Amino acid sequence: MHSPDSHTHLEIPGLRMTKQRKEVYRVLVDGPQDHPTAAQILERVKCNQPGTSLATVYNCLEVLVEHNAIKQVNFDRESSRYCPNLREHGHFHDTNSGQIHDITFKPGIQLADILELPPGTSIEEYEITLRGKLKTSEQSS
Amino acid sequence: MHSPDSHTHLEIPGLRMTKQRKEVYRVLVDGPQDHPTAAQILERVKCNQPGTSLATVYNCLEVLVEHNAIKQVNFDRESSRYCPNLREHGHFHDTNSGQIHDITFKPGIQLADILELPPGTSIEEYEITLRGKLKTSEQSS
DNA sequence: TTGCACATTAGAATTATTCCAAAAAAGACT
DNA sequence: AGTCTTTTTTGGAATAATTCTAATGTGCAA
Repeated sequence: MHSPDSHTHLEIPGLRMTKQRKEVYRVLVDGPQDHPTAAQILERVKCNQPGTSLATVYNCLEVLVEHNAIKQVNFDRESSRYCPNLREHGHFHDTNSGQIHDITFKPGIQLADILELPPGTSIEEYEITLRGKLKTSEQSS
Repeated sequence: MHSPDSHTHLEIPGLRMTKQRKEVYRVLVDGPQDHPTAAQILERVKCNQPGTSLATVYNCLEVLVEHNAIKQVNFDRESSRYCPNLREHGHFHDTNSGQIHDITFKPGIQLADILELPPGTSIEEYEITLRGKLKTSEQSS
């Protein structure tokens, strides 16, 4: 028995786990949580599955997203990034370091509570992305 | 005398208003508020300024965004859209009608109040986009 | 084992956008 | 107006990310 949101056994209900799919998923789940792009994922996948193609990485990412196993994250028109964090969250892009941080709502906050939504709205998905700078201790000039 | 946030005279401080820039801006400000793409803007601009090129529309949009006269809006990896609404707001994409609606925060809500931000974060910009369906009265099956 | 549906692949195609170099326009100053 | 300089515009080429295509591979099931 494991926690309900863990897929660390690398199985996804209803999806045939080929070696490529498994490896793409593995790279996201237990590789660095740095929101890699398809091209970066390909590099990582190649360590264990050399010969994998970029097209396959895109294919795998597509089915994984469709099966709600991972999320696709977009910053402006940059290359899409992918993340295995399935909890509701947004992203903060620190333009100092280039790093992307997951951002959660404060406890008890619901998106619908804070937005002026037209009556009869049903939200299927949302994306919250922030851009700014994280002030580090060594901020001098 | 007019309201402080109106630029309906089609002047933007610090920006030379060529006929193309003026027309691109005008199309956004007093054309339909449907968040058009660059290609759609070009079509509209051509009514008054035929011969305008897509490259110019992109150029104009770029300087307008830089001068904070309009905002660029991205939905996933779709073509960028542009909107003249400078108030803080997000966007709701109704997948029934294809329409995009501006969404504001409920009064008094600040983004920083509701998100668990790392200490020392300064937000420079953010984007909130929702996707879902707006239930209309003629929803049957 | 053979058949079949699904996956993967390399490379071509597509799409949105940016780049480029040349022509045109806008000021500024006589 | 006439000339000079700088900024804009333009069409087309270039780029980047992603998707498509057609051929090949793989693995389960009968």
